[in-house]
Amino acid sequence: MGDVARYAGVSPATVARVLYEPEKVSEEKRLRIREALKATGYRPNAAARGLRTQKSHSIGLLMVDGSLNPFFSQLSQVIRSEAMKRGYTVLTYQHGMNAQREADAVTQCLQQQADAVIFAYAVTAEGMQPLVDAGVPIVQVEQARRPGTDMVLVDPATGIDGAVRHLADLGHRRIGFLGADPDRYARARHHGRTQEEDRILAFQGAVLRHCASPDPDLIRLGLYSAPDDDPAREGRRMMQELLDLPQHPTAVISSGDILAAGALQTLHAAGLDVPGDISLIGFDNSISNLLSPPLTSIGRPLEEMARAALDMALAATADESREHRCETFSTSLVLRASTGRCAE
Amino acid sequence: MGDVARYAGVSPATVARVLYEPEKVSEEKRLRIREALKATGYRPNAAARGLRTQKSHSIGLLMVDGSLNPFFSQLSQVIRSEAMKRGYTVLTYQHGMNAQREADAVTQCLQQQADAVIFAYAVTAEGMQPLVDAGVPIVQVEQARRPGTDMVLVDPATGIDGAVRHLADLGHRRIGFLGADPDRYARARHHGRTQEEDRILAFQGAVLRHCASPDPDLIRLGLYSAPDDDPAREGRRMMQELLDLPQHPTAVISSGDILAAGALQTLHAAGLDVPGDISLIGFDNSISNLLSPPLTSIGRPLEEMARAALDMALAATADESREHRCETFSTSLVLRASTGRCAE
DNA sequence: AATCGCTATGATGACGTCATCAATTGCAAA
DNA sequence: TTTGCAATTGATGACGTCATCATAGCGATT
Repeated sequence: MGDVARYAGVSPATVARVLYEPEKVSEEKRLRIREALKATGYRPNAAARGLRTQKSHSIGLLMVDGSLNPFFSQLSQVIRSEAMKRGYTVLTYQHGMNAQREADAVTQCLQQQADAVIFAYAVTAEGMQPLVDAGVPIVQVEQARRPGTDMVLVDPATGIDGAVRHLADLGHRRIGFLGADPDRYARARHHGRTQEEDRILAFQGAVLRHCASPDPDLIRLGLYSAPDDDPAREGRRMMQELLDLPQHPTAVISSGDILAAGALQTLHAAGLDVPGDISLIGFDNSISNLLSPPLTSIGRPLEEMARAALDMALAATADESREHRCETFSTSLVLRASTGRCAE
Repeated sequence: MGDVARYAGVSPATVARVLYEPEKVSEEKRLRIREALKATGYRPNAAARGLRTQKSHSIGLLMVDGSLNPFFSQLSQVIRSEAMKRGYTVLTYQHGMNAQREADAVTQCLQQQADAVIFAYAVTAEGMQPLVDAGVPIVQVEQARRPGTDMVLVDPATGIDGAVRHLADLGHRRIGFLGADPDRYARARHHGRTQEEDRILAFQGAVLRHCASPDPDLIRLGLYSAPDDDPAREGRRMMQELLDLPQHPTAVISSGDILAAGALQTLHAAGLDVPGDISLIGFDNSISNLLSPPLTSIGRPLEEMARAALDMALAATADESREHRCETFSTSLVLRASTGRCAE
């Protein structure tokens, strides 16, 4: 900036004014300085600016891990593009549900002076404490683990209800559910129910409403994705359990596309046709259109969620005393080719 | 840091010494200062440090887009974890092959004072120019678009040769290839051949060696993934073209798992069994184990590539005058369940 | 005892930016 | 002419860190 000022024959302060309050500078100098900016190829130094203004123009994004669920990879992409449009840089960290890695990431966010931090799944509520202490605004996505922060939540019930009704309309009465075990996720919950519980309850409620035959045997729980290099394993296992029942279900809703991918493998291996012999519905609408047949899936509004999270983060950055908001998005069924008339 | 110094009753300079050259401080003060560091919960301010040292301890990562290929999502994840281990922060940007977005990202990297920038596909060679001008080291991954930088390359030939030999061993003679059209990618190439050409040539060479029946009709080119919300479309289209031939191939190698996913959809829709009726091999080993049947695929060494890229970036950061390195990794066949004996 | 050299520590300033305050100018009102 | 006020510009310092130089202290050497 010193260079620019010298080039234009003014003081650095005037250059800064052209950048931030150009109307306060006489037209003559404004033009001269703008020319100087171009000529010298000036680029503001974010570190220096951050030091002076106490705003880094960057926000932290802590997420689980794309291997758990492609949904998170996609979400982080949207958040980054959206942030770029607004001139913000995103510091992305993934912790893979490891508390130590989460703590490290939080420390880095603090050191980098992130203006706000978005959690797309936190490992523990305590992990956020250093941010709270430092007064860094937090946005929780898909999670209400810690009160007193902004939140972007999702209501799985609308989509699940739509899915069950869709299947009921097709004549299905025995509908299976592959879900994540609430006991193996989000143990440290603080506030209300977890997504995992919500989904199971929503399923049970919807079955009761549309089919009237709740059967605990048809609900199988496990992990969203296996922890090793075979993510679809859990889906295969649970689907196999359903097939091994005396009367296996004629349709299955799975709580994630990765689970559904595993289920599909089991079904094909058993020589069953989808949707001819059995219907299958996924969740997240993330890899649904890569599978065969393309999966009918319950979708979350990715872009809107990302935008909402970013809006909240930036709003909180701008206005300290603003009260916390909580926005809830609904899910909806995306029809593709994996559901059909009940064969029985 | 001022707080810490006051707390310990020393000067800020001595505190800094404890952090960076503790052996130069008397044991008494060293302990006292360490205690003060903990008591005050000191966290270095990265912006201030960067301003003083001209090192931001962050590196830029510019990549295409995860939707083009999950491989890049995975690569970026590994790069980030690896960077975190070394105390570096990664600024991730995706440009989706849009030159303007790439330019914006480069500008942001410069403003954020990134110590180095890793390109996992650049849009144009010119896009890197501002970085070169500013003396920021560049690492190109999977691409040799611009000379005079570090590079992490991949040799597709080893894996493709292995794939063709594997198919030949199973009795296949008519092998199809679904690839990316060199004319639609990397038009601005500067240096040698593109990955796309390399793969096609490797395939032709391998067929010649192991099957001795090169047939241009069996090679279909297009996009890695369709540009809209149906990424598998291109794979479906190309596979359909192969099926429509008077004599369709008995095995197909596709230049990406997304292409293979599309191919699988077409094959299932046509009532063909994989691998019973036709064998299929993917590339990247990215979503292969989510498909049904799990795909035999040609894998790139993700972790090693990520580590190499990061090593180069950090080495270049540390040593200005270091000469550029270029490391080439080989690909290899990962056997799963989508290949079998030729039916004919 | 005077000198040297070493170690331990403190004081200072600069990195690039921007907010604040001070100074200058011009012009209108008194 | 004097006074007052607004518009414009410049000078200054501080953000937090760390590199550099200066100083003090102390034992060893001559």
